[in-house]
Amino acid sequence: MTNFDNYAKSAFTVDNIIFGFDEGDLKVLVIKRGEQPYENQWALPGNFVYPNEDLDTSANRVLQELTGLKDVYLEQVRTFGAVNRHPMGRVITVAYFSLIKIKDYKLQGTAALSQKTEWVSIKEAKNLAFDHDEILEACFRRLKRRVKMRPVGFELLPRKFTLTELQHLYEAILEPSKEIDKRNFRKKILSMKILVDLGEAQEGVAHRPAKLYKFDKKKYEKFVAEGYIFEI
Amino acid sequence: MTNFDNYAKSAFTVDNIIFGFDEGDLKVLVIKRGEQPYENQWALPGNFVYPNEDLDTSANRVLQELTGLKDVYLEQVRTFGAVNRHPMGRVITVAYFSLIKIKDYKLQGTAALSQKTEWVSIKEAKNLAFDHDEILEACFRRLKRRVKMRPVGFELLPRKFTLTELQHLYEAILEPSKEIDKRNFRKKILSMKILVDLGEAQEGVAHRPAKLYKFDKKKYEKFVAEGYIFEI
DNA sequence: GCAAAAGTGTTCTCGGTACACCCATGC
DNA sequence: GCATGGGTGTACCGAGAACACTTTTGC
Repeated sequence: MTNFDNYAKSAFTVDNIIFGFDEGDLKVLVIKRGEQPYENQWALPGNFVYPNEDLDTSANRVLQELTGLKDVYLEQVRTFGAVNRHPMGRVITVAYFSLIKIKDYKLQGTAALSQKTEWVSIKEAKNLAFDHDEILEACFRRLKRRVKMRPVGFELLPRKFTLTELQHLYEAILEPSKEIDKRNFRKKILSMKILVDLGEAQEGVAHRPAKLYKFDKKKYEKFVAEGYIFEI
Repeated sequence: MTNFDNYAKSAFTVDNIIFGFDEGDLKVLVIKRGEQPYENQWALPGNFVYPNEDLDTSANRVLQELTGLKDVYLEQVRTFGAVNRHPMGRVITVAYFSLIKIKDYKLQGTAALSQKTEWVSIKEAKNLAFDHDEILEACFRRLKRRVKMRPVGFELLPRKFTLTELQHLYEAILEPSKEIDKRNFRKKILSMKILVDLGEAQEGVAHRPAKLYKFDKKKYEKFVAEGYIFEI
């Protein structure tokens, strides 16, 4: 966002709210702004859309410049266009969110190297620059809904995961307070037949080791084609 | 959209997909374009967003210029920004949909007087200008989902309506094929306690006259505050 | 009296929820 | 052997789905 004046008086950006899951907590990636406006405040990652760039492409670019990752889950949420949302001119922004496996994340993109980035718990992400509090809230609400209707939670977990990890993920996203019943959760998720028991187990834990599973996307897509509707 | 060149090379518009319900059929308002590009083709109503105008305000303006109506249900759906979606330059568009009581609609707005407008059945709205087929489909999908989760169907009906009319509305939106069971539908909708029996009946029909109901928004909002979740 | 839509209850099935104890491992 | 989380089954309840006949009106 350096040469603001190069852009037309009306400009558009994408903001890409990047979610990760770690230590039982849903996190979001924020950047410390290095320039005006809102210098030194935390903000959501985003940038101007190039003239010859599709919106989705642009959102993917934000992600890749920050994390080096591509081919990740990405979804458009809503466009924010209040007249005065940007102090330097009329800038509307198309908000996206991404779900990444936080362990895959490396501070390696061009943007990440030159800016201070941080994962913060969704509960602590407040007082962001611009209207980013509002944008984050909209994205988080969307994620809550999405996770109930589509098997996207797996995007946030390592390829191999335990049922308890999966349950904690749902608890962190859906109801940061209320717990899910373990037996009912397992019964339900296993009855869907979209998880594969890898025949492996956790190692080095000071308790009975949990079985490892992976999400079987092919099988899920086959079920969908047959009319199956995921719901949790 | 006359002085295209007055707008920056990157510009944004809103398109407002206006739904109405008549004769048991879900309809959408289309406009015959009077200029290039896509001259003489049918398109969805929309216009450029003024520099000092919020997106929602702009969408409301589209609606009002066409129909004279304001304070109607309006919801942002998604933003379409493929590089080449507009043949004359980079134009991204924020899609909204509105739900109106079609009987209230009068061809009176400034725009309506100068353009040919028409209600077409959702089933017949095809081959529209630009990427409007795709936009319409996205809005229709959103409406299907919304109508199941929120009591917005009433926005499409007259203030007083019969249960059969309401049922036909849901049938038209949800499954243009499959019928809903009359008894189950009535049981469900009445059990919600958000309809008021007006103590009036249809007149002049050649069969047993149906009771008239109205939607009790206050009551619905009270239930929501108590944790009630509408679902159909 | 006939055509046309309004109105009305019961049964069955299935999925959601509540709930408590034994198991495998590291230390 | 003890602390820690993993793993399992059953009983109950309520909502959704299937289903057919009587009522009221205009003509």
